[in-house]
Amino acid sequence: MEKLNDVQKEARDHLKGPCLVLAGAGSGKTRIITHRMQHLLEQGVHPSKIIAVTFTNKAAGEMQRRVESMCNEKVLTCTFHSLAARILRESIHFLGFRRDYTIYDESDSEKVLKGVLNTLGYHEKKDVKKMRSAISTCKNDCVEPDDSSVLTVYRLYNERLKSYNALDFDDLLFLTVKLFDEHKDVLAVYQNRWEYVLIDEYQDTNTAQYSMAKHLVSSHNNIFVVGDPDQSIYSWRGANIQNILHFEQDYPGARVITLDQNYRSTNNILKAANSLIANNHSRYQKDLWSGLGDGEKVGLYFGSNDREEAEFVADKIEEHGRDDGYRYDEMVVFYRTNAQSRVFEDTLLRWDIPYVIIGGLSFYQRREIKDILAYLRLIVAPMDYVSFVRAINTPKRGIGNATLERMHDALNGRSVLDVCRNPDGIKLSAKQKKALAEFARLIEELRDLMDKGETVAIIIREAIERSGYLNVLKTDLETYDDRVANLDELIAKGAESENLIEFLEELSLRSSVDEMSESDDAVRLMTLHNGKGLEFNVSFVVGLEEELFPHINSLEDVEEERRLCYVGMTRAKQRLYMTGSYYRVMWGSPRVMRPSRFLHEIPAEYLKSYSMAH
DNA sequence: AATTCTGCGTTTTTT
DNA sequence: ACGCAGAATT
Repeated sequence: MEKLNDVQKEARDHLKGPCLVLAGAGSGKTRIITHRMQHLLEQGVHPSKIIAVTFTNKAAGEMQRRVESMCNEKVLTCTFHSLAARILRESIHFLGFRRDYTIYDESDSEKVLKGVLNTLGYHEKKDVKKMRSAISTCKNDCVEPDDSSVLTVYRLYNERLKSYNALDFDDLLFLTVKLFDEHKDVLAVYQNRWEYVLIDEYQDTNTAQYSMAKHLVSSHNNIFVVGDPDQSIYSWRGANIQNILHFEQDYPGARVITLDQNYRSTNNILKAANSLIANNHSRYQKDLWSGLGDGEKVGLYFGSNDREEAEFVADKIEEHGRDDGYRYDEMVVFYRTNAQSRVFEDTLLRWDIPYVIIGGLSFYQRREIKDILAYLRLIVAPMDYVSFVRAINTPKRGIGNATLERMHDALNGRSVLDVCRNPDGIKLSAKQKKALAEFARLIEELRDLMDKGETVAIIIREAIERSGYLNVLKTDLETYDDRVANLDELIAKGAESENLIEFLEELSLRSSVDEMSESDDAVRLMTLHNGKGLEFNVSFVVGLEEELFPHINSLEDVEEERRLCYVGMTRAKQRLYMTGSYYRVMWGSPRVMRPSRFLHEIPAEYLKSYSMAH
């Protein structure tokens, strides 16, 4: 698809005022955004006056590169979270926070929360999960908790984050909205900075993101959003599908453009997907069509167990590779839960089919990476208590929980490193005093390296060396080589950064999907959530069983599960298979499964049943 | 008081 | 199979 069609051109040429583009799957959504940016630049808009917001860093990077190659101009393209981080770095002091805050990821903030619950006398493990999501929901919705016990936890949790000079992911959005709400003069700076705001995946914005956008454009109303309500799949993370459905009311006079020509899939696939999504009630009626012919019917297979299901998939992968010349990286397996990946890994391994798992445990979430990052963070963020706890105990330095608690009580607004150097009034053995002093010394030495202008790679290497971290890894010889290799990779990544602060900031906003290795010719395995925005010649949606997909924990919102299935199906260009199994081991015990209701919602005329040839 | 050992529950999706 | 919390051990 090289030339834009008439509807796409209308979207591209939109100049001022609000515009909503309802872009069905495969209708050229990304192209619309990049082409509109090009068009704005051609109209004489200065590149610094445009900002584009996407859902992942990867999408942002691709879009920025595309515009750069088309126009030779760099336009700021980022995620909501990195935009918020950028704004807060400049202006968070208006809210009484320090500008050199660190960003806590989910596991960091969970540790803070655990400490809070401990202090408040909660001991149930499920409380942590419930509280975390309650707090997260509040921040995403920009409201205070209405439940008084949640409110108590919420307040102490925020207090602690502040004393550690840290923000959690949700704070980035929440505090930006707060800043805009309370400081109109600051808001005006950003309204003037960006005169044209473009937002991708608008159907997945939460209330905080919605408000951020609303504030940013309220002086000029040049907001251009692209999205597809049928692909809204993040309500569990606070996304509010009403944001896109109510766009016309929110922005009176908005132009609405619907793109329903699909340039990706053949019609059997599209019609099957259309039939499925038609079962959702609250939606804009929209039927995708394409000029790519009927194509093959959607393959349907049920194995007697999950191993058989995986072997069917492996067999089809091999067949398409051999007979149709598809490369492995043009094929994908989508599952609902990460736990399902194992059977496919095992099977593909035995069949000698190269595969790569996208998402799952991120490189940056690996233990050895987080351990070393804790040391690095302390160099630039001496208040970072969570990193301190992590680093002080790897390797073991004889500082246990009881001592840590006493140190925490003695913080009183001091940095934790300050307490290490000056632990007066804390009950400590001579050995512990020495250990803490040496630890503080170590961090100072590393900071000296930074101040002397040593490269990030050297600082990382020295941190590993001087902390004696390799001894920690030597306790598990099975994994030693892998973990050292990961550390080497970290050093290599460090070599790409100018300075340590920048390096750490970039890492804290990076997710696992962002590290997708493009080059390998390998079958992709990923969750359906990770598939958004991608396309493949051959696509398998697996595990189509009641209580797995739709998932048993999501039965109160089956429509979102259906949208998720729709997303998976519409990734396929040429061939789509939907599979399941009558029997699988779930949560440790064997279970008999029934085919998913979603399969019954697709008319038989678009389907072709397979049985395993033995 | 710190470290090591043991047994249990676990798994929905993630910026 | 993995991480985590509580028990046992030093």
